[in-house]
Amino acid sequence: MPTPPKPLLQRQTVTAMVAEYIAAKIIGGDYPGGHQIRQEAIAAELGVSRIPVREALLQLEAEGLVVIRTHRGAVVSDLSADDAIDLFDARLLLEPFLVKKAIARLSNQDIANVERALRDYEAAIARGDPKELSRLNWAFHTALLEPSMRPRSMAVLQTLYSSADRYLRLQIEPLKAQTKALQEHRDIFEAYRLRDAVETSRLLKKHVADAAEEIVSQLKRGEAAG
Amino acid sequence: MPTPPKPLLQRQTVTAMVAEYIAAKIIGGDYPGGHQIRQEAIAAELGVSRIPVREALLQLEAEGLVVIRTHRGAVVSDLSADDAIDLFDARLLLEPFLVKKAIARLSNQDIANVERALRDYEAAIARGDPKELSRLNWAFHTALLEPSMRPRSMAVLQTLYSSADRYLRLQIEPLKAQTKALQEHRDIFEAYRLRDAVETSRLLKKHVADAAEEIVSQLKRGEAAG
DNA sequence: GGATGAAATATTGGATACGATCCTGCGACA
DNA sequence: TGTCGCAGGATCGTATCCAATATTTCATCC
Repeated sequence: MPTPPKPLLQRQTVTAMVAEYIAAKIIGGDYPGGHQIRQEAIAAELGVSRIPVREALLQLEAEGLVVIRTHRGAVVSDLSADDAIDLFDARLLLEPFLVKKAIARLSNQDIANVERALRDYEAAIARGDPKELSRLNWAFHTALLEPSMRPRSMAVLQTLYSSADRYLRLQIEPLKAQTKALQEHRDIFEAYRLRDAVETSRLLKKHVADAAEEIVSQLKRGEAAG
Repeated sequence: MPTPPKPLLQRQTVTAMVAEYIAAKIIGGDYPGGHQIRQEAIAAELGVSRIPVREALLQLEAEGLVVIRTHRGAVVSDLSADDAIDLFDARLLLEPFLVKKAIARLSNQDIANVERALRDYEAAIARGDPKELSRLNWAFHTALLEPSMRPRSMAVLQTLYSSADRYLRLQIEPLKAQTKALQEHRDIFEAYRLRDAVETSRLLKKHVADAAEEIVSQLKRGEAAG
């Protein structure tokens, strides 16, 4: 029985792989804000041509991770405190709204999904891998909002989140902040499970606002130190 | 005195020109929802290669105008009534919020800009070109929100708007709706000029909500008709 | 006659090659 | 000494060409 010549992973396009690769570097902090991304360097590093690299960069620009200027290439976008306020204010409007819509049409399956996301997050704290923790944190938020059936708004939130994600990592690292976030996640889930839209919305808003305040003050300290 | 060899327009890249070209076709209704966009056809039409066409399509996907599926090309994205509700709910959260922020830091120059946008819109009604009208309508909204200094949120709004824009055109065409929109714009501007944040926000919200209702009901009729 | 499957065709994805633009460093001139 | 202009190299933007995938066509079988 001849196996298929290539593994299933090959199903995705090179562009997508490159985009993932660069995004991971940025989110992981390997490419800090302001870092110049050379198309040829990435291409050589991955053994591909520059075309998929360019197209990956275009996608990342749409997600707000890089900024492209004509004939000057792509630089990793840097977040000012004002940018962070901008991004989080938008999240603070959208997330509470969507969670109410989600609760309005919540199935038991949805609740189970959120519970699983919560447990995954819990387990990751024990292991302590910050990148994984960041990913699972967002997975929890996504699970909360998914039942709202608002793909466009979810896409917007995705970009808002990924623009601030790598800065959130700084906040999420200290163990104290982690356990605080976990407790908040538990509280949110409890209200969510009971389908209490108002309370869930309130808790979620506070949860996001706390994170925002933490990041903004951190960025302001950084800018003052400059 | 030797003039520069090429006109100033050449300053932008081919990709940008192609993106503009396709976007205009979509917004203008020449490419209806669901229409397959062949890279080679566009390339031949404009006398360029397929590479800038592909990159233009990637940008348009980020703006929500087309959907790209691997090895199947790009199709003009079609809006369901649910999508429209999704998009407009997000706008209804963001625009009133941003206009309040804008008023909080309003300069006389900003007010003059809005007034000019309002007059341009007024003048376009007289001429009656629907594409131009659509563009100037959004220019007015943008001018209102610009002083908020929230570039990230503005970028989000831009994509939300351009996804629904061409359906708005249907609503904006009847003369009655046009004059209604104009009167609303005038009312909004009056409150804005007086720096009345609450009233401006209220009027703007209603203005957007009215447009949303019109479009959604129109889409629903279309879906029922199949 | 309709469904199934394989070859032919069309279309997209990616690699290589070339021209255009921008940045850097050196020298000329005020 | 400081500023300007001008090579030279580095990097990006686009065209051409090849490979991979999807769609269509057409013969075959039930």
